[in-house]
Amino acid sequence: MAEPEEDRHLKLTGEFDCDPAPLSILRHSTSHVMAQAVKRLWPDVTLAIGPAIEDGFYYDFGRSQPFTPEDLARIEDTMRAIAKENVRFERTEMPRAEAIRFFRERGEPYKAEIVEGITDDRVSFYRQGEFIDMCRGPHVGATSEVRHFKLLTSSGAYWRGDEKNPMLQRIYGTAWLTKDELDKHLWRLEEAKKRDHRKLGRELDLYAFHDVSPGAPFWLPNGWIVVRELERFVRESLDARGYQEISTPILVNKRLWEQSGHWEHYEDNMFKVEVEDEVFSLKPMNCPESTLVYRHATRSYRDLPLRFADMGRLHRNERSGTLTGLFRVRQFTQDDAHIYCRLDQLQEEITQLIELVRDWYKVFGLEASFKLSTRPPKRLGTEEQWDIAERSLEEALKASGLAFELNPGDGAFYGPKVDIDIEDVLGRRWQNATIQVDFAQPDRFGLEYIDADGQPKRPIMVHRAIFGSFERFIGVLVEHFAGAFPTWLAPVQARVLPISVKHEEYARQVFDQLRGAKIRAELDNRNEKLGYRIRDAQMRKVPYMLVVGEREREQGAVSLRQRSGDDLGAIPLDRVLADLAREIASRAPSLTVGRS
RNA sequence: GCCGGUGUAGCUCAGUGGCAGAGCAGCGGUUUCGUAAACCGCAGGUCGUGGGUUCAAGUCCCACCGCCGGCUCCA
Repeated sequence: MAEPEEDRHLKLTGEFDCDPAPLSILRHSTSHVMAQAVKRLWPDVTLAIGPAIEDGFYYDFGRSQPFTPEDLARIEDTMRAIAKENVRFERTEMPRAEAIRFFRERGEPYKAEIVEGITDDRVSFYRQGEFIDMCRGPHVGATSEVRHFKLLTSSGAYWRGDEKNPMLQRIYGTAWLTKDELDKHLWRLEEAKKRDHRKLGRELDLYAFHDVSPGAPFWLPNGWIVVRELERFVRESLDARGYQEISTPILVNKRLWEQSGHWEHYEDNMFKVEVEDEVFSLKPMNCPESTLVYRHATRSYRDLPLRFADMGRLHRNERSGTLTGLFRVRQFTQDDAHIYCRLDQLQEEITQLIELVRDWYKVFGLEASFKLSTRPPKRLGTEEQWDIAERSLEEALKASGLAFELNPGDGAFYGPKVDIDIEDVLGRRWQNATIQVDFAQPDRFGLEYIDADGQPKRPIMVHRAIFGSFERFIGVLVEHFAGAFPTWLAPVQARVLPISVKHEEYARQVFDQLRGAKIRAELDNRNEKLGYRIRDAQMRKVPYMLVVGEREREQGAVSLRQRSGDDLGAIPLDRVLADLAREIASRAPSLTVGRS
């Protein structure tokens, strides 16, 4: 994986400032054209950096006023004018000292600071028309190649990403090689907006937020069904795989957090409660308490691996500005588990976990990709432990036949980890799952098992969460499915729609049979036209509408309509019931009733 | 937490210093209907909260809170 372009621009590492691929080059050049436009419109604005990023580019400017949407429109117009001028990108060089003087004289403190931070003798520049910027390229040939772009948003951003530094004004844009790709990307952004889980959560009555508890969802009946179904899925799956579920207290004395090291490393993120002159905290993680369960009995090497699942409700005091719907909350429930094993069992456990991750995500049509993060400079544990743990993770990944990225030095201080990204139907990536090897907690809590030789040994602890948190995962699912959950997850699985009051009795029979078959059904006998009730069920994303009138009553059938709009016609009720039960029990990803 | 924006009915939004509005949803009635919105009526508001300016504040000013877009951080 190439290093981030921010770093290339700031530290001048690597050969070029951007990945020398056509799209990155184009985006990088587009950011220069944008900077040129900004300089034309506001000559006093200073320049920071302008890298290409995933899907586009940005440029950071030193300016006290933020850019308004009207400013963005003006900048875009000026950029199109510059493209029309079709001036060439030309590379020049300057000795380092001269470059520093150059930027000082031009009143470009950020650029001067970057040059001061490097050791190279010479610095390269790119010029297009009247605009010149320190840059190692590469760039497109001329400004006319900058065509399919759009400026998106402006916002504040810290210089060098450090909150102690001054706030710059950043403008984000997107750029593509063809108009088609640009249009497709803009459509994706629109589509993402439509699928926003905060909007859909409100419209589908899944969950609500109130300012009395920022960052903590109120689960409404519909949303809580989704949570329950996911929990049921987790329990069924783990019960069959040798896990034991435990549940541990939420309010825990500070002593435990001092022992685990959280008080030292994580105190700012913990909610504290004073109880009779003692300090307690709402748990931000489950692991320390899990070790107490481990220590409840003397463990034998024969007991290992021990797998304790703990779907604990956690609280973390996240900074107010970071809260975002279900994606970033202060209270959440992890599908957490801790596995205690011997070193020689580690690889097999990791292999099983990777398989579990893939199995689970497959059910939702989510593609998982894996990243291995290895030992950081500051770390606990012996080199031998790290060697074995890293090798176990790597071997397990390889044995699973997976392509994975390497993040050298990005592991936790207590052990290496595998982070798992999932990609949704719009190609967006989310990080939910994590598998972490931990040497520290077993030490801190003095965990032991009695080995075959009768001697006490220290087990390894593996932390893992697959959905991550139910909150974030449901947020992802809502956007992934655009609110149209597979039937097994759908809050309402079927709605019975009598054509008029005359058919209400039969409709009620159908409804009762659905209920009897444990299908989440509703009877919509409201005094509204059929078309109205169809529309309503459709907007609520109810998978199946069972329309019943005279014809259906006579045949003991229902007319089946899917939320996609497909009308499957009259189908015997028995068959619908059987198909529905099968679809739900198998957690089928798509609608199958009446199609077999 | 920081920068900027924003907050009016359950939802979406109009209201630029002078009587708080619309559509949808809700409720009541009429209608009994064959696959994406029948019709009539009713009700619904501490205009985020607290202060200030003014004869008069949803509207102007200040503070706080929430939310939104980013930054930083993260499951």
